[in-house]
This record gives sequence, structure tokens and C-alpha cells, in this order.
Amino acid sequence: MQTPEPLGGARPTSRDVARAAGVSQATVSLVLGGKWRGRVSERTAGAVREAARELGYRPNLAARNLRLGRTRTALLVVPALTNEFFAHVHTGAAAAAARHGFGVVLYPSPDGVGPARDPFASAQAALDGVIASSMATDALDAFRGTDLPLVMLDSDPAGTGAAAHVNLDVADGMRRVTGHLLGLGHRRFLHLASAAPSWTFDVRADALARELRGTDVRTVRSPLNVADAREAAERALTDSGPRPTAVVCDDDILAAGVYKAARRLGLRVPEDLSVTGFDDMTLATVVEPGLTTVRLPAEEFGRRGMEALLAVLAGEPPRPETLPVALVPRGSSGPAPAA
Amino acid sequence: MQTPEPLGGARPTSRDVARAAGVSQATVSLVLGGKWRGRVSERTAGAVREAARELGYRPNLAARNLRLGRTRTALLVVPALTNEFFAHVHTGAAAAAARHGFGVVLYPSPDGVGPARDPFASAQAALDGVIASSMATDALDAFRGTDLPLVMLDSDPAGTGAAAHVNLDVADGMRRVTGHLLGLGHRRFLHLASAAPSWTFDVRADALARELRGTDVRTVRSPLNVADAREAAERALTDSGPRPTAVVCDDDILAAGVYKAARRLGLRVPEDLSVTGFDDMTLATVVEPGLTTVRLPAEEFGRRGMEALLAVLAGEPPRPETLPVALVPRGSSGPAPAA
DNA sequence: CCCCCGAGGTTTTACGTATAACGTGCGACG
DNA sequence: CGTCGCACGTTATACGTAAAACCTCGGGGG
Repeated sequence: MQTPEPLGGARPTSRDVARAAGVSQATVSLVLGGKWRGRVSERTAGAVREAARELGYRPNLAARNLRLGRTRTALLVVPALTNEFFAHVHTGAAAAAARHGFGVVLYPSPDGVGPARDPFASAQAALDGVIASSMATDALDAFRGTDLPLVMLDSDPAGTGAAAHVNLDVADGMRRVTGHLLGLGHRRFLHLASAAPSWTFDVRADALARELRGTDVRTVRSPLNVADAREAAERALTDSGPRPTAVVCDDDILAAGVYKAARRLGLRVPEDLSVTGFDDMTLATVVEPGLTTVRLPAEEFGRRGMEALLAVLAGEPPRPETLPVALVPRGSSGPAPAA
Repeated sequence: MQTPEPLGGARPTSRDVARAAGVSQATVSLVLGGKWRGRVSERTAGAVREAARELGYRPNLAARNLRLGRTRTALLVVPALTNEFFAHVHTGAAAAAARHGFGVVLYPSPDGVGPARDPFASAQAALDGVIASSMATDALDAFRGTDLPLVMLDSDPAGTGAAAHVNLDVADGMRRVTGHLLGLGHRRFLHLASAAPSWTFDVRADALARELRGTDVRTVRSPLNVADAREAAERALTDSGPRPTAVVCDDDILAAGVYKAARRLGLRVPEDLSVTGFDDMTLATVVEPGLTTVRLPAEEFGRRGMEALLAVLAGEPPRPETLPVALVPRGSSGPAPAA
């Protein structure tokens, strides 16, 4: 009342609130921090809250972070948000973070536009911890030498210096895919694998090899985009030797490339060629026929990653987790063509 | 050398570096801040840098932010990153930010999982400014009363309290679409519009109405997902009256729904029904036939938004921009069926 | 009557950084 | 020969918050 809100002035500080409420800055901090029970009278607390509201007071996060030595901010390191899967991972992580008063900041992928030599330069926020996907290990090197707690998403528990791990059971996913196709009579396979190196793809390849032992399996690698995948698939389906009757893809986007290749070659899906994907993104329901694929719980994945990090920060022992996946049969997989 | 790096110790501060280099903390700050020319000798500067490297010194961002009163961090407010368009916007904004030593933090969408009542609670980082999409105006309300500089992406320059605007020329995009379809002989249209309220969709609707004056146009609204779009389209295509020969969609994802509806109804695209989208996301190249759509420069959009914010922060006058868009004709649009 | 205690605050300090203000020698110049 | 100024640093301070340590006053027990 005495001093009306300064018009062009800067943001009010806790001291301004204190002045307005006729108390000391410490009292403001106690009341607004919620630790005033038994230390400040109800009446005074009310006055402080009123003054804070009146002035539109917002605590200065930089000052708070400095004082407390922590920021309630986690860094999420993923290859690219334009990959729908990681967009969902982010959504889950951000939601879990928000529930605990945490924020999430993204580490821009190195294959993204900006070079961003120094990871901390782009992640301006001071950090409490890091969550990283196994598909972004190169970016992760930048964090060696940092004592930040690290949670790895889908990576080999051995070797990484991570404090905790959350994995997707992609081996089981691949087993379900191969089981499904074997049951449909397929014996000649093409494995369209991701060219990007990552533990998760190694696991898929191992599981596939183990399950399809004794059958005819060829492997081709492609970057994760439709054009390259189409080209790789077209080449593999036209070269010498008996043509595979099923193509198992490491990712839905690769499967979309196979659809394109099949159309060019005059092959019908699934009558002439069965196709399976991995991830179950929007894409899988949009293509015709719908894509048989493995549904990964992306949001849950991000959520668990964040919860694991919060647990580590709280000093709780890391409890390794592996999330189940599910086969989603759609129209792209059918009986193997007779001979 | 004297004091080896403390093993379980905390992060070294600039004072630790100063001690190790035998200088004062101020000198460390000067050298590492790059403002030492003419103030510190080459030899001393080298010693400081050496000591910093030795100790693995990282400046405390919270302290720096507090001291400088700014954070070099911007908030990006978008509906959902799982929408590929906004993932690209983020990529562009983050890249431009990184080039200027800025970081980007995302405001989790309100329709996302976490409620996140207080926007600043989830955006833990202190902020220098806000970039917001017109499709997230509801979330924006939370920032009223904040004196943070605001840049609006694709919104009406009038009315918003934004310091700058960057727009996409979606009216021109819609004109190109309608011109394309009119040229192919179409005279009966269905406009599958977004149910989400946003200036950008109003502009599209206005442009469409203006260009198609004198023809038969019906409008149906749908949320931005395949299932709802299919249902809406199927209903609109089967109700009474002469069937439209072309469906103009506000978004590629809606167009994917139309594909599904057409298949159900036994209509061929484009022979019986032409379909157009908007955005040109991955989806547009994956469907069969390829989707005729309007390409929006999403990454550039985000880049310009961030650059506009940086300009505002630098005190430069806001220069309104409108980015051009392009029609991408693919297989989904063909001549209107005879009669 | 004195001492202690609890309620209800206040004073003070520290977090780590950037920078304004302030020395301090030494060579040069009037 | 005084002193001016430059090269090279140092000392001191402020940013806004949280919280430990401290004060003050009134009442109750010994």
C-alpha cells in the first residue's frame, strides 16, 4: 500500500515482499517455503502471502539454485525429437519430472543442426542429473568427467558408468516377431537393420539370429529414413538367390521403406511379402495395410527413466528394470506364399 | 600440483582455480570470461587456463545467472512435441539458440500428461524470454503478468501482447491448394478442418472460403488424429447430397484419416477423390499415393522465432516476418471425375 | 525471585560469479 | 626529479535466496 508496484521497475524480490508485509526477508522465505509451522504466526504468514500476491512476487530461480546447490532440472539426451518415439519418451519424462517439481531440458542431438561443441553451453541450465538413450552414446562422451548421476535408457548395464538402467525388453519383442512369422510358415527372411550403432539394435539382431537359427536369413543395414530404407530393401529383394518371404525391420520407418520397395517391384503386402516393424508409431497405422509391429511403451520408458533418476538423487539403491513390450499384429504379415 | 583434485570433493569453484594458479578469483573470472586483454599478462592467463583444465573446472551456471541477471535460456511453448511439425520447430529454435549460447526449455503442453499448474515450476530454469505457438495460447495465459519478452509464432499481430511476430504464409498456401484443385476441375469440396482453435486455422479457413466462393464447400472439424479424422470424413462423405470430389485438409494427419475413410468407402485416391494436406511431414511421403500438401518450413520457423527473440532481447526493433510456403503436388490430387 | 522455555520473529551468513573500484610498481616524459 | 600513466593485478561488493544462529518477551515452575 505504501509503495505501489514500481511501474517500469524490475521484478520484486523477497525483500520487497518483506518490506510490504512489514517483516524481515527471512520470514518471507520461511512462509513461502512452507517451513513456518511453529515459527511464524498465522496472521503474519497471511500478511506475507497477501503481500507476495499483491506484488506478483516470483522467486528468483537462479538465486534459489545457487543457494540450494541443486536445480531440480534433468538433462535428457536423445538422438532426435523428430523421431516420434523419442518425442514420447520426452513427454513421459517431462510429466514424471513435473510431478516432482523437476524440469527437463533437452540435449540437442549432435546430428542435429547446431554443432553445440560444449554440451553445457546449450544446456544452460545447471543440472542435477542426466538421462541418456543408448542411441546417443556419442553425445554422452561429453559428460564423462562430470560427476552428474546418470541413468541409461536401454543400454548394456555393464560398461557404462551409469547409476541406474531402464531397459525395454526388445529381445522378447524380436522373439515374438519371429515366432509370429515362423508360425505363418516363413523360412526365408530379410533383416532390415538400423545402420546406427546402438546396444538396442545389437540385442534385436542377437535375438533374431538365435530364434531363426536353421532358416535362411540375410541382413541389410540402412539409416533410419524412408528413402534409404526403400533403396536398401529394393536392392536386397532383387539380387540373386531365392527371394525372402518376410522382412523384419528394426524400426517402423524402415518398414515404410520396404512398402515402397515392394510397390516398385510389384510385390503385394502381405500376399507376396510379409513386413514387420518395431516401435508402433503413428506411421504403423497410417500405411496400407497396417503394419505388424512391436509396441514399445515409449512414454512409460521416459517416465521410468526420470523416476530412476529421482531415486538415485534421493540416495535410494538403483533397481534395474526391464519394461515389457507387445506384438501388435496387423495386415502386413500373412501366410508365407506357397513355394 | 600442491593440492591434488579432492577425490570425493565437490565441484571446483573459480576460487579453487585461483588458488591452484596462484592468482585471485577475480583474475580467473577475467581470463575465463575472455575480457582479460590488456588486464592480465599472457603468462598468467595461460596458468589460469591450465589450472582450470587440470581441475576440470566448470562455472556454476546458477551463480552466473544470478550475477548477470539473465540466463540465456528461452522457453518454447508448443502444443505437443509428438506432432512432428513442432519437433522440427524445436530443432530449429534450439539450433539458433545454440549458435548464440542460448538454451531452450520446453513448456510441457497442458493437454500432455502432467497438469503442471505452475508453468514456472516445470520450467525450473529462470528465463530470459518466451516463444509461443498460436496453437498453445491457453498455456500462454499462465505467462500474463510476467514481463518476459514474448515472440509469437503464427498468430494475429493484433491483440497479443507480443514483442514480435513470425508468421507462416498459410493463406498463400491455402490459395495454392485451391488453385491447384480448381485447375484440375474440382467444384465440390470438403474442408476437413482442425477442431483445435488457433489463428492459423482461421486464416486457412478464410483463405479457402475466399478462393472457393461460388463453388460447393462443406466444412467438417476433427481433432488432429487419424481415427477421429477417418470417422469425420467417412460421415461427411456418406451423408446426403452430391459427394465432394476433393477434400482439403488442415493437416497431413487429417488427410491420413481421409485415406482410411476412402478405402472403407471403396473410393480410389485420386481417381474418385482428391485429397490434400498441410505441413508436409514424413507421413505425406509414406502414404500411397503420396500426399499433395503444403510444405511449411518448420525448422526455419523455429529458427526465425528464436532470432526474433534474440533481437528483442538485444533491444532491436521487432521486424515482422512472414515465411513463404510451397505447394508440393504428389499423387493424391488428380482431375475431377467426370460428372 | 530467578531461571528457563517456547513462541515468534530477526540478524547474519553463505552459495559462486562478474565487475567496478582500487592499488602498485616501473618506464617515460616534461 | 616528480609525476603521470600504463600494465597487471587485487580487493570489495552485489546479485536473491535459504537457513542456521541468535534475540526478545512473557509466563510458569522451583
